[in-house]
Amino acid sequence: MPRPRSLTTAQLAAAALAVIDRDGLDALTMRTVAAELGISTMGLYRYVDGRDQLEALVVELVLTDVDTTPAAGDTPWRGAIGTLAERVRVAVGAHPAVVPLLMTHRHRSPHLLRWSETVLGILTAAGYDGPARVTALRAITGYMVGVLQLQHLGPLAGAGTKVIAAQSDFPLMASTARDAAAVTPEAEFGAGLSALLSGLTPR
Amino acid sequence: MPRPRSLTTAQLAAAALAVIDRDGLDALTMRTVAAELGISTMGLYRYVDGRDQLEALVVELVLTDVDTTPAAGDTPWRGAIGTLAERVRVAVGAHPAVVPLLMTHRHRSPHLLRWSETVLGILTAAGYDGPARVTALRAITGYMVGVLQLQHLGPLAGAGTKVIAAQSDFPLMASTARDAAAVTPEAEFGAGLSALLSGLTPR
DNA sequence: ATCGTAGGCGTACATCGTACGCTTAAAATC
DNA sequence: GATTTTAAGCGTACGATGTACGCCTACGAT
Repeated sequence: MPRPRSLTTAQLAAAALAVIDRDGLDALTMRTVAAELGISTMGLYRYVDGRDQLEALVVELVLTDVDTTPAAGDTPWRGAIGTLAERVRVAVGAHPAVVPLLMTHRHRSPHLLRWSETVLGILTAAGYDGPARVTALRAITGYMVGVLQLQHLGPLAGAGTKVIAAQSDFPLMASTARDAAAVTPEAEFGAGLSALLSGLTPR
Repeated sequence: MPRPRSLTTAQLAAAALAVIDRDGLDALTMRTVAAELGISTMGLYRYVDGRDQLEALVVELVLTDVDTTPAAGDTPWRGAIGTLAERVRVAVGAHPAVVPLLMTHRHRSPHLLRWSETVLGILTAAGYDGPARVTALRAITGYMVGVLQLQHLGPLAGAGTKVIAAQSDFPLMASTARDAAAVTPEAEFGAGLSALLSGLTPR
């Protein structure tokens, strides 16, 4: 009966993500996104309740790129989880500026719930149960979001590392920082994750 | 020659932290902090360059409570690092609302640099060196900031967990969420950390 | 052709950070 | 003790932002 909507939520999310990718997270305002869509600022509110919901849409869009299909059943469980985690890293790495939003909206993302369910399936098959399963999943997601944020806010190859490398009051930090420039984000992410996973043991 | 300052930076940081502890991070504005100090809004700018610097002061104040003294030399290295990490958790847990600031200002905190130097000392004594030492330190700090944020934004005993426990489309998530309420933040933090540490091996 | 409903927009306001320029306290000098 | 000098402290004002509210209007159903 009424007038039909002229935009889909997918278009909203895409426009917001485009703004973020182009001009950074600070540029994400109701006004810029509305302009990106060619509608007025308040027109946006016919589609979302407010900025928070818009951010949630962006997060969900980014995570949509993550394949949550588990590896073949005979894959060692640590490897299977490692693959799932690496997929998240790649998807998020394609839109680095959204990292801060990930933390705030992570728990509202259906796709990430699906991802977690898959990880839990692997953990359960590996013999995990009860509180140990809780802490295992939490440790994995905690590690992931932590390292992703570290990489976004202070990449090992970035300026901050150079500053530390030049300090003489913290010799170990300085020497470590000099080694750091050569470590890629992928290697960094993977090294810590496999350490964590190999330290996790069912029961 | 000029008029002397009537406030110390310590007082500034304490006032800002008081606002955060009392009314949450959203309440941290230049105006509220100035009011807390009994000065005018713009008076604050005689002490800090802007909001960013004020936030950095708060972070530094919170981290000041962390003892960076390493345990006795004959302590196993994993235990020594575990103790250092736990001290951070306790200090941060005393002011949960500052957690988001930790991420953004972590790299500017001298006290945290000191803390990292101590951890690197332990890692080095354990036989770590080169890129492996880089990734080990990064994994530890990444895990810590990640889990601390998870605990702050979505505590296992919180409402979000209850919502997940009630969902039937993700049975493993639901069942895991039911187990989660019984896990304390300390146990959660410690379980993941000791898994990570025991998975880390020098060379 | 008409009508009801939701789409879309413009205005307006509260809140925030902060630039700018004034007044004034008080240490240093005489 | 009077004067000078320098930064302390403040008030006003402005741009940016999220969003409440009420208007007009497009368009499917009748």
